[in-house]
Amino acid sequence: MSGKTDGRVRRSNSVQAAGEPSPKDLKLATFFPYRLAVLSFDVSQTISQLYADRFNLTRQEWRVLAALGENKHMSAAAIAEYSTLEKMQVSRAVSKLLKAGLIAREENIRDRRSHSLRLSDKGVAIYRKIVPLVLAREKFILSALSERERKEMDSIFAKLVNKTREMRKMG
Amino acid sequence: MSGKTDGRVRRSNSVQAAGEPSPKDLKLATFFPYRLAVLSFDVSQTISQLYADRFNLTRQEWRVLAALGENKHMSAAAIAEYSTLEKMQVSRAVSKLLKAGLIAREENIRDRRSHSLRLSDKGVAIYRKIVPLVLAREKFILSALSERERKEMDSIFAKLVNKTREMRKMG
DNA sequence: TATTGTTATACTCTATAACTATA
DNA sequence: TATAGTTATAGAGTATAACAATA
Repeated sequence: MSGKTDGRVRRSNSVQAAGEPSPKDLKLATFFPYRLAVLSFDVSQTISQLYADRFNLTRQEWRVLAALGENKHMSAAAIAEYSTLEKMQVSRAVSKLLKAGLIAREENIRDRRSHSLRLSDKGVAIYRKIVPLVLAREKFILSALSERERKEMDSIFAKLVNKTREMRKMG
Repeated sequence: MSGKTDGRVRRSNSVQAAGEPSPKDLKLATFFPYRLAVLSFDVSQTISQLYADRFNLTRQEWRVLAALGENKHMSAAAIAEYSTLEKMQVSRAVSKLLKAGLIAREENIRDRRSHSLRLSDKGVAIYRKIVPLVLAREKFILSALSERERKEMDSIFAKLVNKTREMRKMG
């Protein structure tokens, strides 16, 4: 299928009515937030296939696993912060992972509202199966870039993250 | 895919049990798909505020508006392709936008299964209010980068999009 | 009173597929 | 038979807030 519209002659690339001035162009195809969303969606799909299809995990559950794989012992709040998830998302992911036996929890003696969470042996086993798979895909995708470009991208990402955070603070 | 990412030699600060080898490190904070997802989410939030809060539009509805703002007349299928939405998403967005009076449709004489869609005057008015707002935010975020970095990023994005598409074709 | 984490609710989004009306 | 678009349905994800236990 081609990207054409309904077969009429294309007059201009933006809205115009009765000689009024048109707004500054917005082209979806070059609009940064759109391009970023599409790329991110495609990359996420490619990665989530690996843990969703084979291990029946959601993205949230995978993030919890990944956080605990890295840090061994964490409270729910620590996981939330570390993985950019809301506390309810963590709470639900944790309860499903507990049921599935992929994680375990122990009382936190110092604060009994909170629990220390960790991967179970089964969780560790699954974590170890998934990690090489997702790293291989990451590697494949990044193989599109040279070493120099990769460094450039890291630096660009950091700048964009900061600027976006700045914007969100401003409201 | 090359499954050679085993990393048996590496010992690290992540999961270790009973002297077994740990997998090659996965750090969420430096994992490309994760960083991309977080950045994309933050940027999307910043943009969607503008059309969600003030104009009560969903992301899908906004994309349909944007597509029609650019191309004036399109069929539902053309919008779907142009805006990376599924046909059902377009169908639902279109029916809400029709009800809200932001778009209009005409019969397509050559194929009566399909309709030609366009912005209504009201739709044009809203589109023209939104466009400067989102462009201003895009500009603000991109102001984090120099002209050189912006070009670099365009080129990096294109490469990543292609590579990801290649990967998805492979399954 | 404030905090950690859970639960309730209602809502939106998504994915699959069946369906209709044309072609 | 195939295509454009709609509708049905169920499941997943999200947002807000109320809540219990503990501090």
